[in-house]
Amino acid sequence: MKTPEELTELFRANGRKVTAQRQCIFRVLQGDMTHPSAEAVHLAATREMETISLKTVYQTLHDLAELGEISSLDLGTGMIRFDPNVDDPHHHLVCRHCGKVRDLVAAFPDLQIPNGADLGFEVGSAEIVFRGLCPECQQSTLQLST
Amino acid sequence: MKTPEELTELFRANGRKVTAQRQCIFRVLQGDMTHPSAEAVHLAATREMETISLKTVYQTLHDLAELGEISSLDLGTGMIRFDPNVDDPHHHLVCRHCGKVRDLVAAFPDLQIPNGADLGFEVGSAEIVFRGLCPECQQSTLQLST
DNA sequence: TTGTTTTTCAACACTGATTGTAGATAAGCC
DNA sequence: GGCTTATCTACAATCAGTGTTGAAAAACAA
Ligand SMILES: [Mn+2]
Ligand SMILES: [Mn+2]
Ligand SMILES: [Zn+2]
Ligand SMILES: [Zn+2]
Repeated sequence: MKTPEELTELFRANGRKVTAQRQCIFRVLQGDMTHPSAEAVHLAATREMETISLKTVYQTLHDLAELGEISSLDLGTGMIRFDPNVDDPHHHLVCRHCGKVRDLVAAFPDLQIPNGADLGFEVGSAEIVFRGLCPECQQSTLQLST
Repeated sequence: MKTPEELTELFRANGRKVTAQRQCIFRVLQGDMTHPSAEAVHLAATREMETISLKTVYQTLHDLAELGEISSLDLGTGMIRFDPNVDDPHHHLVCRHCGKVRDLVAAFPDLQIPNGADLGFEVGSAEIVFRGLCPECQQSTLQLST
């Protein structure tokens, strides 16, 4: 994702207006590595702007995704997660207990599909989702089993 | 997934009763490679038993998943998909246009996470999701661009 | 076959994330 | 300044899935 300043210009260049709400969302997303849901973005935004509406957050997130500045991920946690990291190809670690999502920056080469195994699909992308327990949730499940 | 006959025994052995509805669902799932949603299972089941309820289908699918006879997958298509193929480790091709899901039976070895990159996660599984266009949807998008 | 237990059914209300609508107000920007 | 767009509030709707109820049916053990 570009910086808030660059996004300001990008929005103007695309005929979108730059509002205080949108800039607030730009700032909130800036450097957020937690893959927040729309609700989480809204919560963080309200700390800067108490009156910002969830609707506006959804709209702006969709705008940003449309411009390719963030990506939206459905990782099976029940909510769409938004990822400002679009410049750095990576995969994801997902906690099956609390839904935490973390980047896994590692190249996994040769995800080549063997000839004929693609069943005629025109494959555009391959995502790897690693599921497990985050450090915090290892604690809580440890307590359960003792 | 076991055969309907074996599932019948398995259900009895687990103190569950074997009803006509459940056996109907066993038969419907048998050999289904389409990764059907609960709705799709229900639709197929009604062709054998017009009165079977969607509720019963959900219940039985959950029973089967609990017994490890099918797996439930959230692949971002908006509905949980059920997979009777639990004996054969594999990954999935997902059509981003129509939501079709197909097995990709190919071993992708060395999905080893580089040391330290796992951020302390206790990783239990790695799924690869290949997204693209199925043969049918390649046609329709071809027409759009001409 | 009888009696106990489970399952099913219909019908409905409810959840939770997300989208849609409306009109009024506010703000961006040329 | 004036045109355009965005935001707000508030509410309804969607959609997959879950929960509830009570009555009827079926399973199955004895
Ligand atoms: Mn990421
Ligand atoms: Mn499969
Ligand atoms: Zn966790
Ligand atoms: Zn398709």
